[in-house]
Amino acid sequence: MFSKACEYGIKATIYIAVKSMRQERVSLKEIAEEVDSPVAFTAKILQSLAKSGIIDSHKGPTGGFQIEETKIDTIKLHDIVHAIDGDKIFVGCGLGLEQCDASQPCPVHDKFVGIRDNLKIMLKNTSLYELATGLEIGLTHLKR
Amino acid sequence: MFSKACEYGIKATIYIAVKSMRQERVSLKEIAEEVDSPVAFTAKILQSLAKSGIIDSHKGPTGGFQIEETKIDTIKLHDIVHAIDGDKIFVGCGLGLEQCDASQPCPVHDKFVGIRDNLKIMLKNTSLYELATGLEIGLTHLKR
DNA sequence: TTTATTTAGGATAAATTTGTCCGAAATAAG
DNA sequence: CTTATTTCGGACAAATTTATCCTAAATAAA
Ligand code: FES
Ligand code: FES
Repeated sequence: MFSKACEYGIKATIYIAVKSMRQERVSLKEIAEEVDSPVAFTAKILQSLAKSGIIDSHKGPTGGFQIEETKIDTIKLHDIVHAIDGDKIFVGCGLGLEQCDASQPCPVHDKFVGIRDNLKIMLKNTSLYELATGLEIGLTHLKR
Repeated sequence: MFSKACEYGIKATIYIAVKSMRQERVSLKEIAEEVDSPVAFTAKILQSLAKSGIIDSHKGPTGGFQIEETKIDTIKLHDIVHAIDGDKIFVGCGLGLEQCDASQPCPVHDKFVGIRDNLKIMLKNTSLYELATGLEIGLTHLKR
């Protein structure tokens, strides 16, 4: 469904959000630990999320990653997925035709579009805030 | 969403079904052509679909692939996807936790499970027959 | 200013998926 | 029986994704 990079990216962002809600910055090392992801690979992903403007990064001692608190509520899961995996999952054909086009549909088009759109709606409606809150109150988990 | 192998496999199976409904066997070469897929790679996929019992293969001149006509209606999209991509897409965690477990859910579990289940239901309800019919009457297409 | 710490970024490597090649095996037809 | 055709199956290669390593740049604190 999502790429490994995207899975790590989502988990990392949620973890950063939890910390940011407590005005805490968090280091790459800690993130990778808490999210159960390879450190160097996670670094790349966070780097790209920073470039996308979803998270902020700071170098040096006391450095690390954080998210502007006012943004935590407006950032949606969709934004993270789109930043990392692009829009193929949102607009791509289920059978890999170059372009999904209702006027020249593939055999699964009608059935697939509904699922795809549901996914998109879900991702657009899910805020980082609710995901972070669920984690903070111990309702959800980032690793097993 | 689906692997490339699965995309090719679905398209190939639909094409074979259309031909089988006319009591025609079809060669690998023709399939790859009509489905717009790499020949040798398609051969591997068809081979595995044959082992899974979804399609039948015959060697030699006049050989090729076909599907038992009585099965075309009972084979569901789910069977093809499961045969090629396994069940990760049906039971796997959206964030890649080793196991999706409602009693120890990841942050997206509640929202993800709904989408995942919808996909599963859709695939279980979609028969090869209807996909093949749509293609035969020119309503849908396998390449662009 | 020096040092320690942390992210940035480029090069590289490993793993997986996708794709190719070729000889073997089966089989239909002359 | 011989030949031509077609799938089978194993080895191999290319491309992509995932993951690592190392140096540079920034920066906070002594
Ligand atoms: S054309 Fe295939 S999903 Fe729309
Ligand atoms: S635990 Fe992640 S989707 Fe169920």
